[in-house]
Amino acid sequence: MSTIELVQLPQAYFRHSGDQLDIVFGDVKTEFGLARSAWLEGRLLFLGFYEGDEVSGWDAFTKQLVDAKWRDIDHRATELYQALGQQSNRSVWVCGTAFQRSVWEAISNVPKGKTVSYSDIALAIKNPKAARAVGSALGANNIAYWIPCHRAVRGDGSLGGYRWGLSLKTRILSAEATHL
DNA sequence: TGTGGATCTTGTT
DNA sequence: AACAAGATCCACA
Repeated sequence: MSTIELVQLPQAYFRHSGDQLDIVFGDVKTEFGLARSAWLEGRLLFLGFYEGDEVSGWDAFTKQLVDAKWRDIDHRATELYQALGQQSNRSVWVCGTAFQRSVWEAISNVPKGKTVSYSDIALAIKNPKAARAVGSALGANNIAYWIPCHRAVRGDGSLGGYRWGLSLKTRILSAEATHL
C-alpha cells in the first residue's frame, strides 16, 4: 500500500522577498512518455507530460515562481523521479485553494485499477453539487500521474477530460486496469 | 444521441 | 461585485 502526502507550498514562497527558492528541473523519461519535472527541497513540485514540444501549464507555473533560482539538472531528473517514485510514502508540493486540495486528496485515495466519477468525488468532499468544479480542480493539478487525476471519469462511463491529452489518459487507464 | 438548464469554483475585469 | 469559462450532470425529447 503506497501513500502520497500533499504538502501545501507556503504562500510566502511565491513572493520575491527573502531567501530565494532553489528549484531544480529537468525532463523525465517515464513509462508513459517524456515529462517535464520540477523539484524543491527533494520534493516533486511539478510533473507534466509533453504533447509534442508543449507541456500544459509549464510557462504559467514558472512565471509564478519567477524569482526562484532555477537549475537544469537534465538527465538526473529521471534518476530523481525513479528513486522517489518507488518509495512507498511519497510526498509532493501542491499549491491551491482549500477546495482544490480537498479534491486532490480525494482522488489520491482512489486505488490503482479503480476509477471514480467527478460527482463521486464531489460527494466524498461533501459538496455534492460541485461535480463540475471538481473537474476544474483536477485540471489545475500540477502533479500528473502521482496525483492520479486520470482515475476520474464521467458518470456515464465516458472519459471526461485530461490536461495532458486524452490519448494518454486512455493509455494510463488501460495499463492500470490490466497490469495492476 | 443531443441539447439546455442547473450548479459550483476560479480567474479576470 | 459581476461575469465568463470549465476535465459535469440530469431530465427530457
